[in-house]
Amino acid sequence: MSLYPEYKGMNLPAIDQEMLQWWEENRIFDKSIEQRPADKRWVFYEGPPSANGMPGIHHVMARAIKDLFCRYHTLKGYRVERKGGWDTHGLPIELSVEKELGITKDDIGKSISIEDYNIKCRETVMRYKAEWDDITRKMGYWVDLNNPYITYENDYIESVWFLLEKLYDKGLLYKGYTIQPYSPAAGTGLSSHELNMPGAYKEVKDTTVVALFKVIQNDQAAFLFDDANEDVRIAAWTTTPWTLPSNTALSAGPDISYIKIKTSNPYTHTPVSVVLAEALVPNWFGGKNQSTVEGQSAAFKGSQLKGIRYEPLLDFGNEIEPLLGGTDAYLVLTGDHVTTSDGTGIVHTAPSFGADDQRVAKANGVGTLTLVDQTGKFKENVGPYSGRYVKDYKDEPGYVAVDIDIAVQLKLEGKALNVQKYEHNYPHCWRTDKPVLYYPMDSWFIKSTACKDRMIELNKTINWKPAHTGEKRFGNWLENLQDWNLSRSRFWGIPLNIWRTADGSEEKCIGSIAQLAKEIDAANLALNLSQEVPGDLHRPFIDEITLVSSNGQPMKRESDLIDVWFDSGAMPYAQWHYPFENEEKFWQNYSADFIAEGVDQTRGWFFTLHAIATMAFDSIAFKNVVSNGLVLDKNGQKMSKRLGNAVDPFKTITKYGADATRWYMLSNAQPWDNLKFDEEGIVESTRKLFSTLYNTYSFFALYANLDKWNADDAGVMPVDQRPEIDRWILSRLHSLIDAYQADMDDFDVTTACRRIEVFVNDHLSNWYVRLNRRRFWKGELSDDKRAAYATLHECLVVVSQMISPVAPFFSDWLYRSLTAYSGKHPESVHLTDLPSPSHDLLDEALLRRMDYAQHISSLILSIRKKEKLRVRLPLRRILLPVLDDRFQSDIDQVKELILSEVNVKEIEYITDTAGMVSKKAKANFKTLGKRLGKNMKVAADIIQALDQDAIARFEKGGELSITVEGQDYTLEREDIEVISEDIPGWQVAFEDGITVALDVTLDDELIAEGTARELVNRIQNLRKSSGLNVTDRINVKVEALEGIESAIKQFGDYIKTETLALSLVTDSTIGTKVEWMDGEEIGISIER
RNA sequence: AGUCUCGUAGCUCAGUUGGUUAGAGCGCUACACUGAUAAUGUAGAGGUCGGCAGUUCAAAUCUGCCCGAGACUACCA
Repeated sequence: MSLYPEYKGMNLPAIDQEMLQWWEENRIFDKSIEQRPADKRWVFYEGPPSANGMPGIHHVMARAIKDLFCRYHTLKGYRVERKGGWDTHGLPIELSVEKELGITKDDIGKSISIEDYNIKCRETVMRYKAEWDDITRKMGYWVDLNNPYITYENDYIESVWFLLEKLYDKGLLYKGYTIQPYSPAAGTGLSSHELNMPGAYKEVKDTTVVALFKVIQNDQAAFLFDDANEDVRIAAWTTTPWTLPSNTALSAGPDISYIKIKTSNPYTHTPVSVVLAEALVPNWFGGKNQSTVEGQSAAFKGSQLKGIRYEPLLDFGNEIEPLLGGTDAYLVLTGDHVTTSDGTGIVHTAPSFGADDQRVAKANGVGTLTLVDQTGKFKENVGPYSGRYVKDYKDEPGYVAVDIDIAVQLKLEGKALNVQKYEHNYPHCWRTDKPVLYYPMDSWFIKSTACKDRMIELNKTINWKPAHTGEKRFGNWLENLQDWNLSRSRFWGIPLNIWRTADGSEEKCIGSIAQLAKEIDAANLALNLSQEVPGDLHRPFIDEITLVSSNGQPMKRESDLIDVWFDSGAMPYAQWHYPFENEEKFWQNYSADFIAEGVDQTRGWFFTLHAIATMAFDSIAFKNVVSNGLVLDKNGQKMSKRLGNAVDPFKTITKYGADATRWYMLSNAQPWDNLKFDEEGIVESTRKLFSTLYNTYSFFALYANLDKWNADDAGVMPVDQRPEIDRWILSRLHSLIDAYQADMDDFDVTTACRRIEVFVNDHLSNWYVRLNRRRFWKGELSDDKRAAYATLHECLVVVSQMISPVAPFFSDWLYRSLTAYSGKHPESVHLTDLPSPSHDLLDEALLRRMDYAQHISSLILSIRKKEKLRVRLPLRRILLPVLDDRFQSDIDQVKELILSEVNVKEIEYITDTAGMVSKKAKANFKTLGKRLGKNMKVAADIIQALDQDAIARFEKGGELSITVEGQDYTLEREDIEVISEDIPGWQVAFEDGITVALDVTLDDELIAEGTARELVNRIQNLRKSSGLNVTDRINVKVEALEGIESAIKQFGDYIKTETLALSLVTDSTIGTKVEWMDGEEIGISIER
């Protein structure tokens, strides 16, 4: 039986299958947690996905990141539990249900009961759970899906209520109203999500008006008036004339320069003075059909306009509605939102219909007018406009635009400077296609602004990858924090746990089911009811609960649901049903050491976690966070079902295997950069890493099995006695472990992956294995051979450990192939401990020596190439100018490797290079630049021009004086780089300060040896193609072409040893014709 | 519109505190090597480092403006 299984070919998808089954049968995931100490935890939070959509390739990316850092920390000995979770509430689910049932929000509670509707939502939300479970398994994402948290469960909701009550008790919950996008046609508010749906913004042509607001003459406004009878008006532009009746203020930019223009009204032709921004005068005067400037005042700042009062533009005698108690109106305010990019530099302000408007109004004690109702038509007290729709919301036949009628009225009354059509982008309701109206809506808010400073402070203690997402994107977001609008007037979500009396005089926030039960009992008693705590805390059941106030009034629940983002931000607590259960478990798992999601979650989950942790616990919810970019298609386009460029993760994994897919995604680009997903890249990863490792393993297994070499055998010589090259690759390996851990500890997986690729390809495969092949297949199991086996075995095992976080399947397959025979190793790579780098093995000098060897070999090969001297043809000597003593002793230790690699007999050192080697001097800009400054350029030229003698003197003395622009400088050794450029009469190559020369003269012996090597190659090829075994002995006959006899005479024994030939004779009559040199053919026959 | 990220070879990406021949892999071409063979080596072709200006003796690197791609926020008279 073989110690190391041998395989016919690499099949990554098959390895996935095999390992998956084996993991499951042997509970490897469970063991990877149980076997780690319970008091050494590394805490991970799963950001819950929603199972109401199919998983995409970007989910594979995001989850690979989560998975790999968890696996890595397991390797480092931590206990990493991964509780899964499902996000189950939210608008997307409701919308998909509405669509499926063919209903709108209006129908809910009418044609379908809320109860039935929510049942449907509950079903829908887990629609693709099977697919999600499948991709989780197939991509190798280890997460506990047997005990997930589910946001719709009563326990979860109860914990959320607890948190909300906690905030309520701190005075952080309040009811207010804000301006929100609202669709009168659909009768519902719109979320920003809905506004961002494709096609929501449309180009529309609206009637715009520059309205003229008549200034009231008083002390403050005196500077605007030249005489008591002057008609001074402030010009303000609007694209929504229907909001003009609701105007209560004007806004100017405090630093904008304004001016008063004397002109006459273009419609009534009466003289008027118009105030507007100086920069915008040309937009409104002097053009075709425009008034002309008849005179103008000096310019003045917007701040001077502040407080100036004007007459209502369209007065229908309505009372000003208070905003935060403020009822002032009809005056000029200043605000930073005012620009001169269009309009007049003065903004018509209707606080009920614009978010900016409302903000400045509130800040200045100004009230509002809400003259439009929720159906989108004017209320009954708006004169001739009463009852008319402000936009054509009902597809009325013969609908007449109110905007036009208002414009006409203003024109007639001399209150308009300009009326025209204007094309601009305006949001529309995605469902009704009608323009959105910004409308004041009642909402519950979390006063997050109150905790803003603390959030900023705590954010500085969080390690963000990449840093700029935390400092800039998230940091700026916190700086500009607004209160968190918690309300959603929907049906499927966590109900707001606040009950109020009808007059709002008393309210209660319920923080637990027990408290609810107590309150219900009290209410039952006081109001003679027989209510019970509902079995399901969702609507509609919770809506039916009436509580009672201290003075016996009934209290109804505020009808809103809470923002689903609060659900997910509550997961650190709610996943354990804290504080009602699992108190200890919770504290063991708070805060998270690590979370990871897409960068789009910055304002989403990352924020809600942080906000709740700050506000409720004055702490952070996570210590390290990796935010990854998007996965785009290979052309950099966003993937979408519509464009048909979405990559199917199932197909991809089935075709290439999970590991190659994961490896590609993480090694190709930093996770936080967008990834242009190209299948070709997976193929490349397969070739570069997995095939190379597979080949290296196969090579090892082939010979180790023949020799029955067992890695558990303790008789292998200690590392410090092994050959130079063994110590070298182990030194490389251990410096790799060191660097790898530093990268991974810093959450930089891409750099770690690339390091491993370099090691596996360049160092292990292309250098170590290639140079050592003979040691593996030559002769019996010697000590040297055992050293080679042990060295390669260690490299492969440790590599399997290091790649295991990213490539969990292949790594375990490789690890088990290498270790499973003995039973003395952990059964899976995922149960091993990552070795610490052994500092005894780190040897800088050794690495440097081998770098020289590789470098010099490459230079020799390039000379051979240039001279058309094939490598099988041996050459006499290499000439090496010695830079210093260390260089010579370095080369001496790797001499044999170089000589055998390039097939040359000897290296000669030239120590006294003067006269032999021509040199060149180059300035060291780095050291000289600082000292010489402006003279640097001239000095560089002087140094460049130094002749051989000058360079020799400098090398001897170590100093050089030069004069530039009358300034003397003494240059030290470090200031000048001396390069050996040429050895006259020799074939030379140089690079990076190393120069080598090659003696290319040939003699009979060299030619004969070269011929012998060619012969060995042909015989071996023939052996192989004849299907002979590596160990078969043969008899060889060759055709006696020119040079063959001589080669056999001088090197016959060598040829026989190499080819395992018992006999070797010339015979020109028989044999297979094979290609020989220079287009000739040669007959060779071999027999067993 | 604002904030942030990105822009280097045909493609995917490196590029240290600014320092003088801007690199690697893939792909392409040619020639080699190979009892690891769907691998490997050497060489060649391929760059206005998105553009413009500035700071500096010196800019892919620092600053400003602009262009392009993307994300988020906002949508405003």
